[in-house]
Amino acid sequence: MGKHGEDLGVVAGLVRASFLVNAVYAESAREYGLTVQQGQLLCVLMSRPYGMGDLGATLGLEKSSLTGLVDRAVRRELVRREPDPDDRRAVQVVLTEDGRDLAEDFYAATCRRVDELAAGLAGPERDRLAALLGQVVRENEVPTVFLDTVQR
Amino acid sequence: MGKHGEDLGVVAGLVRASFLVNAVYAESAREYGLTVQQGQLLCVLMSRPYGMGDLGATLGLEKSSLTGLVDRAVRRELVRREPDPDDRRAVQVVLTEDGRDLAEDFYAATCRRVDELAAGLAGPERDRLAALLGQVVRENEVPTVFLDTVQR
DNA sequence: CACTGGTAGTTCGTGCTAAGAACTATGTAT
DNA sequence: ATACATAGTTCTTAGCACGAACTACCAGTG
Repeated sequence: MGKHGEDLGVVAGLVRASFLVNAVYAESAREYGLTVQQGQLLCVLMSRPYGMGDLGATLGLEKSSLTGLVDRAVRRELVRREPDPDDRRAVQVVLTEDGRDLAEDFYAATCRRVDELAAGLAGPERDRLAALLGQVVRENEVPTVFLDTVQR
Repeated sequence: MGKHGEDLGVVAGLVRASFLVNAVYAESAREYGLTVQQGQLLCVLMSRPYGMGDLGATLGLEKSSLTGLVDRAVRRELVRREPDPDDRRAVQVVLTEDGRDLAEDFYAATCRRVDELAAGLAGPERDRLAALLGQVVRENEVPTVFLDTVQR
């Protein structure tokens, strides 16, 4: 690890940038009457339905934590629990219409805000940063908590 | 903002990298029997004592949220509330000996883990990433939630 | 078929986090 | 002395996160 002697900058940079992104995420969520966790849930579900197990793995949550999160999202009619046709124990968590709309608005707003964080970078620098972060992310297998593009 | 057309990568990169850092931070905290917020509190206090107001501003918390956080840290003897000599309403939150030790261990462990996230980058790439993140951070005035180096 | 062990989710209890509103006590300006 | 602002706390409400115990279902084995 520290063999290079100059790694301090990367670490602090990553931590602080992450703090920045968290703040932006929270602000976005608040704007749409969501908690950060609910926002994250919606973003994950934008790509496809998930079973509770996969959802927990993706979000990094224990299953017992997830039940409540999904419960509250169901109560707000953002999400539905559908029976899994192949396994009567299992459940598919799916966005409702309202949930999808809200997810897309939230997603867009968050993208805009995060984008603004990098507003000071010139085009090529942005690309360079994207490439470097991409590499870090790739090498550490992050679950798809946030789509790359709104692909539909 | 999106004028460049290729900004998608930066946004997703930042969000996912931040997810990664959060996970690492949480793991570190857990290792030391802390919550993420308590860890953050300790890290902030490593540099100097803070009044409740400044602390709230730095951590992005409402003062009412902070009271409880500090209370719990006090109960664990990680932190003390000292009277502010110049203002009898105010309080200085200071690390105890135990708190400083724990903060330093936690800080070191977190640095190590975050560093490992960037393990796949060659020296010059790390430097480049650090520089770019540094610029982003600088242009968005992040409070000092995480020291750059253990300066003592 | 009955049995065994594993898997999917929920429930429950505990502690932590976060916010707003109302409040106390102190400081500051006029 | 009055009036207003500031620093923190308290209280209430809602949500988050976990582990342990539990239910229901699945899969394989004898």
